[in-house]
Amino acid sequence: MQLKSDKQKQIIKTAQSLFWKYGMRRVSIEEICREANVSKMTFYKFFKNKVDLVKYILDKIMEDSSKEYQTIMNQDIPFHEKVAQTIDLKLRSVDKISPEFYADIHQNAVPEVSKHFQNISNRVLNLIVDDFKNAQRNGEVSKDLKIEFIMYQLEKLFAMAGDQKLISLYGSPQDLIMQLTRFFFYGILPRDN
Amino acid sequence: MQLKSDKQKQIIKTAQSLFWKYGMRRVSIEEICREANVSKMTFYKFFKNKVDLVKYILDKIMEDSSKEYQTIMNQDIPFHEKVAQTIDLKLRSVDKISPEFYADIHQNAVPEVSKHFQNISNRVLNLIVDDFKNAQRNGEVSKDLKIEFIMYQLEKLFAMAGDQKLISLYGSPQDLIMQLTRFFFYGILPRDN
DNA sequence: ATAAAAAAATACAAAAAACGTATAGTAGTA
DNA sequence: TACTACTATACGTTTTTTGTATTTTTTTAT
Repeated sequence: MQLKSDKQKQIIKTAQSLFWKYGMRRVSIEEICREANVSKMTFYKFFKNKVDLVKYILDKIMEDSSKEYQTIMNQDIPFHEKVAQTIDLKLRSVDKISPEFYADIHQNAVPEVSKHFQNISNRVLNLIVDDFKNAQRNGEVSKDLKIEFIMYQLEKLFAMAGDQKLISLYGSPQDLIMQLTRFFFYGILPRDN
Repeated sequence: MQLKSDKQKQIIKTAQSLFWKYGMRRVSIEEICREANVSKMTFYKFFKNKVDLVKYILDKIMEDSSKEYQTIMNQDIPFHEKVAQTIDLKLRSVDKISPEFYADIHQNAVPEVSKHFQNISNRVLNLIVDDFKNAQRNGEVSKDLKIEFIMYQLEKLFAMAGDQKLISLYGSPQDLIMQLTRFFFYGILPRDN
């Protein structure tokens, strides 16, 4: 017996691809089972219901992202480099999620799910806040700025990094991210190095 | 009173965008009405049911495409130019349709719809067949080839024109279409002009 | 201003789909 | 052989969707 049975993995993989495309409302448990070649009983062996499955998937994604985030932060590179990599990570992880599923997660469409998502994303946010506080102590970030202000600006930056209009202005998303982080750290004034 | 009421147009537009994204199975009439800001009663004033609406939409698309096709064919340009433009038209019209909806239309998911679609697309096919027969008479296409063989090859060509692998080989879909029609008309041998 | 037409809102019975569980059975395995 | 993981089927329950009837509101034309 392995820790995660093959069947469970199949369910998760299939459900994820269906949720991503159509959102959770439009995907039934029976459909997931059919696509994953798994009987309904097996599904209920692993998950209480659809919400339970969604939570599990979100947890998994968050956990994976957290680990990647830690890896980025533990590198011996300048702080602004780390931030750039973090943005890139965030963009890739949210990639191709349908507007439908986004609404399910963030808005009140399925209260239990959006609440759960807020919980876990708050935990990740705290990690980030801590890192920025540290950076302030180390003099890598201006001590004048309130941490809440920085987080607010970071949120905006994430949004802009995904803006198609801006992306098309630069050759690649990566180029845009570099510009954005540069702007985030140094403003519009020319740098002295 | 106008020929097509605004409400009807709203329904069609909303339904089309929802069907394109999620397929017809996943979209309910009530949802269409909600999104289109139309009451359910108004929906049933215009359409018998969901299948009726889908048929209507497909008809409209086919009619529009037919007209565009006729416009292409009535131009005073070489026959191979017309074919290139036709392929481009076909690609653009099928653009962004979800795999789900594609299955609904072409496979037996909703028999009434797929049958209906075959009917109308056969009518369009006959237009094309006639044009090719004409082209054979005018000496624009080799008289040695059976018309069924040509249609078969044309079908294949349509498929290849949408193949991502091939598209990425050329800069743009248009470049690929030019190459394909060139191959379709002249084979791999160098042209004499 | 008012009558007629169009659309919305509400309510509802009937049908369909999805849910969750019970039970019996199969295939592989220690 | 007993055990485990899974499948298949069936079934009652709940939820969603459908299609219609009825009443109220809004729009439009006169």
